[in-house]
Amino acid sequence: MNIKEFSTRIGVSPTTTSSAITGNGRISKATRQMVLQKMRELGYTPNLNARRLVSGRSYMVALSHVDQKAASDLFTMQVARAIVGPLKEFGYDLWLNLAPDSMQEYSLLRQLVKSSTIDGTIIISDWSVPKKLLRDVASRNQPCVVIGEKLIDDIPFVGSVMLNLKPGALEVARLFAAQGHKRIGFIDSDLRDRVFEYFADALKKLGTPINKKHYVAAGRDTEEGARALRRLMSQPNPPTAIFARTDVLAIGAIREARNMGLSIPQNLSVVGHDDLSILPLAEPGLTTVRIDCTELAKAAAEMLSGLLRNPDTDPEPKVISTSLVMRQTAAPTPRAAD
Amino acid sequence: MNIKEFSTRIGVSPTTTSSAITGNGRISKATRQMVLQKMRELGYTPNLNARRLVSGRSYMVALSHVDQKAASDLFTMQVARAIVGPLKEFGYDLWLNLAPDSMQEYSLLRQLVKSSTIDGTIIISDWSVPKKLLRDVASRNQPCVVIGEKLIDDIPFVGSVMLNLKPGALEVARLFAAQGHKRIGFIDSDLRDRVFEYFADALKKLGTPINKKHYVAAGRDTEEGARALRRLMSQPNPPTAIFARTDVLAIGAIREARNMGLSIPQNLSVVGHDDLSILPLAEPGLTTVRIDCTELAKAAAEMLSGLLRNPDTDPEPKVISTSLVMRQTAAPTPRAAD
DNA sequence: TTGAAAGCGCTAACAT
DNA sequence: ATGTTAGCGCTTTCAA
Repeated sequence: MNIKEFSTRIGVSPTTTSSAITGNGRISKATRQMVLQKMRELGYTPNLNARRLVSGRSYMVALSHVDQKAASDLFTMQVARAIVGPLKEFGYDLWLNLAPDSMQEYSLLRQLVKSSTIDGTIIISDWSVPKKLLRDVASRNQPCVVIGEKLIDDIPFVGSVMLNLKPGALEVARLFAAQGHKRIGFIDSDLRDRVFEYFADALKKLGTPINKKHYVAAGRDTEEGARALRRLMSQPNPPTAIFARTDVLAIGAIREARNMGLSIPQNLSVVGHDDLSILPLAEPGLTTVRIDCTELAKAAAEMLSGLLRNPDTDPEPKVISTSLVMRQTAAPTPRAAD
Repeated sequence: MNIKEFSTRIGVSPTTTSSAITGNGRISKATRQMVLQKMRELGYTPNLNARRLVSGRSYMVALSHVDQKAASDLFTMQVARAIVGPLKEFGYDLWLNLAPDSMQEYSLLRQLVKSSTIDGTIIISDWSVPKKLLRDVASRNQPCVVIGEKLIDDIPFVGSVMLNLKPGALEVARLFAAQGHKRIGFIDSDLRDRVFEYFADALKKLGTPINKKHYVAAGRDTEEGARALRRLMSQPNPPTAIFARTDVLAIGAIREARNMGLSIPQNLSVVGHDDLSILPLAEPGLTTVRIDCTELAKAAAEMLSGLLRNPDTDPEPKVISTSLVMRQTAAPTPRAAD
């Protein structure tokens, strides 16, 4: 059944039915209720594709993660779940852009270009913002907001939800200082962000600067975390506390430390970063730095819907700060304890 | 730019452009190549919503998981990733149905009813098949395939990818028997499937029937796994090997066992079920039963696309069997070993 | 092998 | 407050 048939059957014009559905106000409350009621009775549902065609909007936005590694899936899923609600409130559905193996970020582009499939995009950037892509997007007037560490302010009309990783890093530094740690290690990931910078700065100001040898660059998986830990602990004066750039690295490090007979946190404190939702599964007590996905999702949804409503205003960037979550893998140094 | 403008600009009719894009054969190879080339040059992309409207198809299928718990997200994501490729080969995009908090499986129904948004559905059922929903779906001629333990053969036109959980359970039983275990425990989840049944039957035939007291019903999270383990191990003659219905339960059980001072697998063997992709993170060496997501995804995609092409044939159900993955948490009993 | 024309189901300007 | 009409951009008969 289409709108015409339905309308004649209930004795109104298609326009009336249409306005009853979209709720555009030109209709009386009574008629509207009547139409909605009849819709349920007769089981009429409007054809969205027709609406999409005529209105030039799809009422869908894509969520795309530049970094398609499975490790990031968890974060993406977390964001997706958080964002789908707020988005719905603005009348939009979420389309999760899963790239089929080969085609990476460009799949997104195609989706965008294919236009009319989505009205806008939320990009979870892996700290190495894909400027090319963004320029392309912006040039096509595709409303777009980027979630990432970098504040985007050089590309017009692109919204920016910035993750400020500084407060969390600071808190970890303060925590370690307060716990009396003097030799502090850092296991970095290949995400190109400034967590280490923030952390090192803070430690210096606190009077316990980090030793070059206590910085280890690693990658993404637990194996690399483990390897980094071995590197750190095999030194003459090994750290008593370690901050790992990702929870996954921290998990690997902790596992390896335990293999070496160390107790966490009695012999060694370890703090992670990101507060992944699977954390309770892998390492329930991991002290870590949280990124507040709910807040982040709300901000992104709001910003995008603003852009959707009015594509010609540069949206105000929004900053989401990290914060320390105290659990059980960090404790005072043995010496400081007694 | 629309098809009309594009076509006049390159000097053909809209019809020709259209057939070049859809590849419907009525066009000469040369013309087709020319049109495709020009499309790239001029940057013309067809409006999908128009195509959707006129063709009555959306070229999208939904993936919906009845059980919206976060624990299942991992499995869903695994399936989604596996399925998006095969689907694309049949010309379909995947739309992951994430319900915004409140609205459960019915959100799916709405999406279906809203029709023309999706052409079909893949439902990951939580072993308690939602028959109502399926009947509704089937009655609206929405092609649909269900992934789950139950073989669906009583609802016409609904495809069924059945997970045969028997082979895996059998293998575990045989493994424990071969390793000389006599007292064998089972930690069940609240998924209503027959893994325990298969397992118990096999053990009985192998001459080491399971003791009633060695069956513990649990839920979903690590905490419940831990609690179950305490229950099992606090008995006079505790099991020397345990099969847990989910990896998550197994992880909880192992953690608790270690807390109690037991070594895995020296003092106690533990086998999980599902082979979740985060396993390497939580418990890298867990011996477990694998569900082959790739095969499953391929089967589901193929079946659905068949149904899409020809909605009036009852598709042949497909069975995917589980199998044991040997890793490091199962070993011969101490007694059997010496 | 190609073109012209009709119409998919809806919304929005323009009437009343 | 409601109805009439003209398209949205494409695919698909039908005709050449």
